[in-house]
Amino acid sequence: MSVSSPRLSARERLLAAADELFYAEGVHTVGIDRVIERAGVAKASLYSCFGNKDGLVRAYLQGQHERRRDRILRRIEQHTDPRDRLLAVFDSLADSAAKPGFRGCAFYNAGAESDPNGVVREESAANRAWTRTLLTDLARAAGAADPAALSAQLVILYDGATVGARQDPGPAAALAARALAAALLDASITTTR
Amino acid sequence: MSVSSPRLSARERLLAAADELFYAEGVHTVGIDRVIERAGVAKASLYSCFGNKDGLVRAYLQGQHERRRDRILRRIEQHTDPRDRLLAVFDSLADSAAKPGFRGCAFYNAGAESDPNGVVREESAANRAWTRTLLTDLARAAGAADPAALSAQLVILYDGATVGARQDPGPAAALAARALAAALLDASITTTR
DNA sequence: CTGACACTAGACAGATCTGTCTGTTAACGT
DNA sequence: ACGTTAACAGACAGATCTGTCTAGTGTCAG
Repeated sequence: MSVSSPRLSARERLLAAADELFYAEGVHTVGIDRVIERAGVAKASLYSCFGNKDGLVRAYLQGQHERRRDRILRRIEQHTDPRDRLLAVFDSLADSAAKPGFRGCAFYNAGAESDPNGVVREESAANRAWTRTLLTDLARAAGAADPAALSAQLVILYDGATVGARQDPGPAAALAARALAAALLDASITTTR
Repeated sequence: MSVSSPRLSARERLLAAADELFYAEGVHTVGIDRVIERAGVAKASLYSCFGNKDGLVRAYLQGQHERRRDRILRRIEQHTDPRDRLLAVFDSLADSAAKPGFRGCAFYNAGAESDPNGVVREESAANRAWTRTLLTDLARAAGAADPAALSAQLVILYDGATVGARQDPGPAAALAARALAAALLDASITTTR
């Protein structure tokens, strides 16, 4: 049963299928056979495109990172006020958490299975570093007294909200984290005056 | 190769082995054979004691909950001041995060693999509910204006610190969360005056 | 037309995992 | 002394998973 229009390449169909299955059920739980069946693709094509399962997992995580980045940046660009731009990161999380299929952070989830594996750790670190840098930049732009320190706090809130939304579905935790982030930012600005 | 003194029962040795292996490498990744080898126990004994692997996983999670509870309560009881007692929850997390084998929340990690499974979700929910209740009680005792609301915020900080310590090892995130928790508590108290 | 290329279908090998079953040994209570 | 109980060792069945391989199909450029 094909998951999408047959006009897409095998690689794209595989990636789409892997994305749904890996995120919903876990990289370790979902076998190659499930992926190729969902993609409507031959097994040889998978190994031709990605080498092995690790290659598919890496591509899946890279795709997750890319789409997450676009989602967040698009949300940020809806605002000009630096304070709103920072809080947009939490708005984006609230959006995601409100969707029915939300299952938390793809990178953390993938890392919780197996590993000392290299692939997951690498992609996960890249995604995490990007988030931290983004929040630091936004904090600086918003006039925070110590952008790095505020960013470290915001990461805690962001991670906590992600876990909260995973365990107790819905955007409540993300919105609470957003409110806390706003308070922290305001405190960080007024402190420096 | 036996993991512990041969004076322990097969059940205890199995539980000790499962605890180490499941927490370090994941419930799904670690097979029955690894557990019984580490425990120095026959396979039949495992199935006689726990029924199946799910039974062992459940017992592992119950043990994790029990020891986590004791650890936290012992840390709380070192203080009489209600504010210190609340913050002791974060101190306990910082202690755990500082230890080398720390791999985050056993329940979240177990839930990230596989599942729609019932066992993990049940134990995880129980552990989570206990934490939330504890924090609410401590918040009330510390004189918080809205203990439930403060507790919801503290849970976000606690979850965030747990994830942070998992991804970037060390007690830094837990200590930062502790400081934020202190600020939130103080604000919640002064607000009500 | 032809050859390169991307893809398909599916058998297969080899490993691994859960769970069962047989048969044996040792301790302990009655 | 004897039966129960807990534990052992390890073979085995059956499922599943990764990865390889063979062989065939369709498409498109030159």
